[in-house]
Formats: sequence, structure tokens, C-alpha cells
Amino acid sequence: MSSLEKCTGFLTVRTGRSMKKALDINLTENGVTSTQQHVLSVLGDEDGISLSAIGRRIFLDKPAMTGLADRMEKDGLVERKRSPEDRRVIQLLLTEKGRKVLKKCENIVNETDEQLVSVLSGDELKSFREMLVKIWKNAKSNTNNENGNE
Amino acid sequence: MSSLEKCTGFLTVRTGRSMKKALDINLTENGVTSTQQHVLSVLGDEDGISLSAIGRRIFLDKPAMTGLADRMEKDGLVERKRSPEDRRVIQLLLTEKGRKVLKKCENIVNETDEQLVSVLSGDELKSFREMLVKIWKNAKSNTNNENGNE
DNA sequence: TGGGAATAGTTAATATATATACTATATTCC
DNA sequence: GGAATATAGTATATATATTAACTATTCCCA
Repeated sequence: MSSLEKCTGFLTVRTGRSMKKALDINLTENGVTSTQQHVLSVLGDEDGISLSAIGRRIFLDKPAMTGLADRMEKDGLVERKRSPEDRRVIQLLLTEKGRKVLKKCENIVNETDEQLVSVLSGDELKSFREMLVKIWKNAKSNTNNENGNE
Repeated sequence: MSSLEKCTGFLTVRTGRSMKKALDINLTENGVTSTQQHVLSVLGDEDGISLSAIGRRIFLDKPAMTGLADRMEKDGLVERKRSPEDRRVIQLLLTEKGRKVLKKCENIVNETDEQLVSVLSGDELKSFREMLVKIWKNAKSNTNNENGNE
């Protein structure tokens, strides 16, 4: 085993990157990336929530959310609307197109994800997911920054 | 559980990103990122190998390796040298500074990584790592591109 | 031996992520 | 009411990653 592969962080990043790439490839023809589909999915649960709130759900900080929203707005997937209650807040709203893409991509994401983890048994998958969350919580407690995200 | 958290790919990317961030934070004061430290570590094993060979070890494609080598050369960690045997090849060599940073950062990476996975038992860690590799190999077989990396 | 295919690396364009600093608005609390 | 503080979002710069296209060199083999 090389010195690199001793590092579980390296293995995790590598695996995450490959999984993200597989998701991205399967989503390409619908014109969204997996990150954009995550945003659509959050809006599917709670349409009209703020950029920051979305960022907290998908673990992107505010500057990253601005850029992501720019690109998604340009592609006609979402619209920005200033909140009347709190004029600092930008609400993000699904367009008709965004809703259609969300619906179609939900299935693609689910099927791709199932295929990716199909090499694990049901019990293995359950404990794999639990361990991911445990490590993430531990890592997160060391890396929190003032933005509250990431 | 939200729709996002059903997706194991999302959980894996999220955990990998947090682990990478923890590594990066602990390496900051030495002036390298975790990716750069991976390169130093590869050169520690095999000084003078080509950019492409390094990319295959750390799963970065050729354009990414060019940029990474640019930044590391600018920081005085490595030197480029054209191979006399095959004039297409750029060999990357550790400088004195690069060797010193490598030595110091090896310990930091090992300690940080141990801390990150300290929430798992020894048996859990072993099977976590095995599952990461299994899923990675499966994902990789779907996403291979002409560059052979990533 | 000569020409096409493969390989190493770079460049350019775009997407993405991160850090810092800034503006505008809201909240708190004296 | 007004100052200190916090929050939402943006702008900017830089780092990083991805794709496509390009140059230079080497390999392969008919």
C-alpha cells in the first residue's frame, strides 16, 4: 500500500469525486450538474427559501451560492426574488423548466446512486452511510468557519 | 431524512470535502495544500517521475497537473526537468525545500487523518476503507475517460 | 522507411470552490 | 432613538478542476 492510500481522507475524497463524476455524466444530457440538481431538490422540498438556507443544506458558502444561482438563473432553472419581509434576503424559486428538470433528474440520481453502491450488501451500505456521517460530524467540528456552511 | 441524504454519493462527497478541508487547514502554515502534499509524497517514493505518472497516482488529469506543477514550482517546492530519454516527458524533482516540507507534512497528515477516523473502531475503519475502494472501482469503471486519470 | 496513431504536456475557456472585503439591511440593547 | 453587532448577498481574486483543442515527440507497423 502506498503512503497515499494509508490516508483515509485521500480514499474518501477520491471515491467521492468518482461518484460525483458518475452522477454528473448521467445528468449531462439534462443540462444540470449534480450540484445544481441538489439545489433543485432542495427547492422541491421548500421552494422560495433563501440562498443561505440552500447553502446550509448542500454545504456551500455564500460566494459559491451566488455563482451557482447565477448559472442556474442564466439557464432558466430558477429565478431570484427579493424577500418583502427581509430585504437582505434573496429567495430562489423554481421555474417551470426547473421543476421539469428536477422531476426527470430525481430518477436519474436515484438510479445512478443505486448502481454505484450496488457492490455493497444492504447491511454494508447501512453501516457505510453511518460511518460517513460519523466521520463528517467529527471533521466538521474541526473546520467550522464564520459562514456556518461547509 | 431529506431527499439529499438518501444519496450516498452526496454523503460521500460531503464527507470527503470536510476531511480534505481539515487536512488543508492543518497544512496551511507549511504553505502547501493537501493535494500538493500528495504530490510531494509521490515524489518522496519516486523522485523525478513524469507529470502524467503523478497524475495517475493522485487521479488528476494532465491540465490539472500542469497548473499544480506551475504553482508548486513557483513556491519552490519542485523543479521541472525535460527527460533526456523521451523529450515529450517533464520530470518533476523535489527541491531541498520540497523535501523539508514533505518530511514535516507527512506527520501532520498522518496525525490529522488518525484524528478524523478516530470515531471508528479498528474493525470499522478497516471495512470502511474496503468499502470505499469497492465503490471507487465500480464508479471508476463507469467514468473512465481518454486521459486515463480521474 | 514513412505515415498514422498514441502519448506528454500546454493553452484556453468555463465551472467550481475558497478567502477576503464590501454593501445593505436587520437586530439588539443601552 | 441610536450605536454596536449580526446577517444576506455580492464582488474580487485566486485555486482548482474539466473539456477541447493544440504542439511536439515517439511508437507502431504495413
